[in-house]
Amino acid sequence: MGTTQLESVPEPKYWHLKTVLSEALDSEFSVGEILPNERDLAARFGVARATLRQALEQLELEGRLQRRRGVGTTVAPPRVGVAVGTEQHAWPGAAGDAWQPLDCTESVPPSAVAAALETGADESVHTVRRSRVSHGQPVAAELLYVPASSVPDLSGIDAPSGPARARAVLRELQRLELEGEDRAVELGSASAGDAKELDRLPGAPVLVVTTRFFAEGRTAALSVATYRADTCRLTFADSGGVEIHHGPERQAS
Amino acid sequence: MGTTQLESVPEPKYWHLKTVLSEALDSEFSVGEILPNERDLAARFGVARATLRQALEQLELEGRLQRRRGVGTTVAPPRVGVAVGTEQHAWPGAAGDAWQPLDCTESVPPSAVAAALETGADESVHTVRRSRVSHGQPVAAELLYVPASSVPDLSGIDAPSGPARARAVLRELQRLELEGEDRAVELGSASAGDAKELDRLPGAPVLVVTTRFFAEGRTAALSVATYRADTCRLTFADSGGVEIHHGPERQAS
DNA sequence: TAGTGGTCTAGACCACGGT
DNA sequence: CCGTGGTCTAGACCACTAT
Repeated sequence: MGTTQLESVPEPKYWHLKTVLSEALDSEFSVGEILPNERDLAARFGVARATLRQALEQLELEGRLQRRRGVGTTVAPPRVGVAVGTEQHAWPGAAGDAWQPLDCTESVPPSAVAAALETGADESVHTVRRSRVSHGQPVAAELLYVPASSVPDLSGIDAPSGPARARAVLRELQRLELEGEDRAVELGSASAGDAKELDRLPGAPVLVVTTRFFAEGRTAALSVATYRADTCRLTFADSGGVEIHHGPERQAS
Repeated sequence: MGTTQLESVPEPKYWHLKTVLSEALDSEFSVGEILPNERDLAARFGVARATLRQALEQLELEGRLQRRRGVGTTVAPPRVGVAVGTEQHAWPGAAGDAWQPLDCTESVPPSAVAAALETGADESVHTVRRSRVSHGQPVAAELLYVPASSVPDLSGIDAPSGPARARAVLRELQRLELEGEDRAVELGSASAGDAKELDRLPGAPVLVVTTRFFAEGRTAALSVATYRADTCRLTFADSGGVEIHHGPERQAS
């Protein structure tokens, strides 16, 4: 027997609304165009503003919309492809990497970081802050933790902090022989600091990429990079050498 | 520089609430324990239920909580590490892969799929549905698109659909020589079908892993896998179960 | 049936960005 | 200053699960 469920279940309003809006975005709007404001849209669809917002939030999560307080809601461009996995393993800061060092401090890291680094709970660690920009927009913020023991020859460097010291730490790191990497991706929400750097509100969805770098039989560095989940598509092109011609997709360097 | 930012900016209530709850989860609750219901919690903190829910939603997004209608809110276990990238490339369905074939149909795919496959807009494609289970819980649902031209010798197979045909398609795929893969990860929201299979509500956040398989100089198959973003941490290395941090925030100082 | 989280409403005020 | 999206309230009803 067919067991044809008649589905007397009413679809939530915001879900239906999201579908309608999504189709409207495809057919009646172009990238960058601004939508009517939330109060007008809610009135037009005959729902409360909160319900309308629930639909907009979903569409923003899917990268279809971009909302900015004091400005309005605009149609978002397709997500930017951001290369995360490299063909051959390389240290952060190696030639051609997409990150710009911002700052560097030295301190005892949070316990979670110490655990991942497999260092002692009170071992000093350099923390390098870096930023990644693509198509003129900030797409990711990174904290790179380097145990002091990984870069022992840092005494000759004058700068106690700042970009100069960050570059020095990265340069010293290159001296080690990289034995392997270990990468994980998970969903998170932007901290206050990340949010500021990524030009989003705190709590905005981010893709957290955690990379451990191995050298001399231990974890020599730990990178925690947070990418804007609304605008980024992380690519891991570890293809066997064949470069495929891409369609209309956008790829970052 | 002291940079003592006085920041007279009032922190949103739900944000502060989230912090308080997060600390309480660390110190006063254990995994699997059920929290008081939303109405009681809201009353206890002196906020409206909607505000309390905003905090709970964030914590659920970060994998700290699990909420189930009709049941309650429980403390979630740490995210499961799910291996996605393998060192050596392999076809889906190869020995030891974590997926279980469920079904297979043949039809003309959605235009977006046809574009990614670089096939004609009306070329027939096998669609294999597969499911992935980890620690007894469904963690991912996959749609694997295989152009009919990639598996030409499927005439001898009787089963027109079902798991048997799915396995047959995968088996035929193995005959091709895999030349490379191309993988991307982005944030999405669960469709109605995915939600059912993942035991979540529609719209739940998912990590969408899109993989293109290359053979004979073209795209021989396309996999679109949606992972539960609340319970999964995608790992891209040989070690799938390594314990990394599960901390909510990072300290820059 | 009782209790849970999910949806929805109709307001209000606030923070921010441009004019 | 005005208009925007962001936060918050105090309700109401619905859908689901367990007992």
